[in-house]
Amino acid sequence: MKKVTIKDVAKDAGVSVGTVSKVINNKGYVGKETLVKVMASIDRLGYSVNANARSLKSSKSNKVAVLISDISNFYLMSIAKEMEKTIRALGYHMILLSHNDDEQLELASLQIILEQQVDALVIIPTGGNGEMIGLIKRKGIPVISIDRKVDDVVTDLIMDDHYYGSFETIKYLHLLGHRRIGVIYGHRQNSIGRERYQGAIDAIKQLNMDEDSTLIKEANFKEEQAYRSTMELLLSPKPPTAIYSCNNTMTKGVLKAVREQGLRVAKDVSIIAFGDKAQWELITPALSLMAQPVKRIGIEASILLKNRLEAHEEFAEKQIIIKPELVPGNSCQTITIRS
Amino acid sequence: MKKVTIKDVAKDAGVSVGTVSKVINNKGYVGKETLVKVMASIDRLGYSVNANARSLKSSKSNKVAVLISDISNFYLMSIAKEMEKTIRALGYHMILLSHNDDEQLELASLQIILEQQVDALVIIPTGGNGEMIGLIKRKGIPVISIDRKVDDVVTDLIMDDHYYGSFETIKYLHLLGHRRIGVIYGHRQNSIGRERYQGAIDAIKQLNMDEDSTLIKEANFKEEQAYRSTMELLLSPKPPTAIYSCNNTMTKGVLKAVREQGLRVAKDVSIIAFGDKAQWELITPALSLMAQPVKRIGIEASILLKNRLEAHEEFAEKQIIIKPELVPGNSCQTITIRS
DNA sequence: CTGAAAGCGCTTACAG
DNA sequence: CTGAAAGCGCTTACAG
Repeated sequence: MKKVTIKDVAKDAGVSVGTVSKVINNKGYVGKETLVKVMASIDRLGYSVNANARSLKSSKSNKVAVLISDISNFYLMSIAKEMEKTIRALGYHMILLSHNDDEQLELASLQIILEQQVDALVIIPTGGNGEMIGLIKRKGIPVISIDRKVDDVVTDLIMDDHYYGSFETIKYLHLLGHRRIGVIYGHRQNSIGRERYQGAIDAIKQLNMDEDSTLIKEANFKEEQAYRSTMELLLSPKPPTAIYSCNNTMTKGVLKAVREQGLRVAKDVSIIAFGDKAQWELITPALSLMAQPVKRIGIEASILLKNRLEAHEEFAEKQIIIKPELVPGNSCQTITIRS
Repeated sequence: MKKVTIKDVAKDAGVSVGTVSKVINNKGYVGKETLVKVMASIDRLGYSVNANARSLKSSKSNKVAVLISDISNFYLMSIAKEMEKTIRALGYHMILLSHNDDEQLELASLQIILEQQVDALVIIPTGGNGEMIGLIKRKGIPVISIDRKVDDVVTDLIMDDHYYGSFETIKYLHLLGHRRIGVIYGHRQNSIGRERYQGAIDAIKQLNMDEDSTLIKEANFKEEQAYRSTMELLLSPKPPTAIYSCNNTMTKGVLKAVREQGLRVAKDVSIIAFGDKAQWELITPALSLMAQPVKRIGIEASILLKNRLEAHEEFAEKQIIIKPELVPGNSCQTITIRS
């Protein structure tokens, strides 16, 4: 089937190209009769507008790029789903890319995004590539960052209060009587990792608990590493009475290790995690969570995106920090303190 | 920051536009010195090619559209992740859209896809919109369908053998001694729904089991409806000894209902599901599954996509049907048959 | 090895 | 209400 262009439609309908343009864009004056004729030709020929040509001319692409770390991450995709709804409702569509927390991949993706002339970028950044992201901003493309800060550049930002969440989680375990707490954290290379780590550490110090450094394990946000770290904790001579996992992916590894050791969650070891409620809904016993406000984040990001896309003038970057909420399940036990 | 085009680079480097084009595309003869000059200008000005203009000229967009039913569905996103890897490796990038199993939405998405001049379409179709999908094919865009057939049009197709999977699942329950089996199926509006339904029904008939129509419940592939249907089954005067759930989303509803009734999976009622292993990994007791071959599907789809994208001539549509495998967990109990 | 020129498919003032 | 024409930013033969 030969490619059919606006010219073909014009010829078929016996009008000019400009007139066809007016009908497909539904703007400018077009006579009723002409309209009908053109519509008929469009149908008959199976014409659809070439978005590339249109974008080139109008320098508006109607595309929003969403760049996230992992496409198969349930939490991130819940947010992406919210975004897609908004993006569509605003008359745009979504380009989805992922970077797997690899800065090189992120850079390559950002390059593509630049080339695609997108109208906005929503990103779960690695934290790096500040220069490139700065360039994108200077080109007039709004950048909305979710969950993490980009180093060395200010962007719109929506995230939960990682430090607060971690701090409160430890406080909660302390309240239940725990004094030896294992912490499985990601790393300290980006804001989310640093803040969740620091919140936990500060709470442990402030509450005068065992500052046993062997209880604090880095697991790079990976399930496999969290599994190994948890194993180490469980098999150590003086294991913790509770384990705090700083992220969803790592929590899988933690739970696997506990099960594999034949331990009962809560009874033998308390487990609490920073995470997404929906994702852990069917786990038994119900997981105690510092619950990420997925819905709120999605909504706030959508509002911000809408404002950016529709704003006639620029406005200062917004930083929206949302406090997560502790949702107790049945995975943490009260410990009687021997004095 | 003013938009910088190839012209600006040309002027800055003191060469022609054509020469700049050669260096950014890395083709044709360019003198060493010129090359260096141009590169420097590109860097200095922060130039990046306008993909819209490029596509317009070359009528190749380097875009692959992936249209799925639900962005936050873990199973689908696992496949999408595989696809993204391939797409990137082939030098393309991915546009992701979703249709929520709504034919109107699917049609709108297909329209966008057509306008975007994508080089290929990977789709989890609703089953409808055969006409539009036919049009897309006639425009020379390869269409690769996953998991479901498109009605009234032949496309490349990769799916598991839904009928076989359902049939074998019932056979397995029969083998364990179950004679009253509840079936929660999606609907019969598309191929996946019909085939999974029919496989179960045929097995029940063939094995001479209770053909009690009140045991067979339609739940529209929705968690909420599966929950209600399961409740009905559990509360009926003569409840089934086992329930077969035809899909991941519905399985959530089934499990919730069982728990809410205070019943123990396996001991009180056996549960088996058509589904994705990774998704149910942490559920206790381990769910018995007719396991979807996610990996295989992803790989086969990737290979097919690669062939379509790189083929110099057309070839006949491929239909790849993969047999799912029964993976017993601990969610089904052996029943002693009273005779 | 380099440049000038045509043209991809559209939109947008502008003239009528 | 309609059409002719310029031009968006590129690539691609072609000539030199």
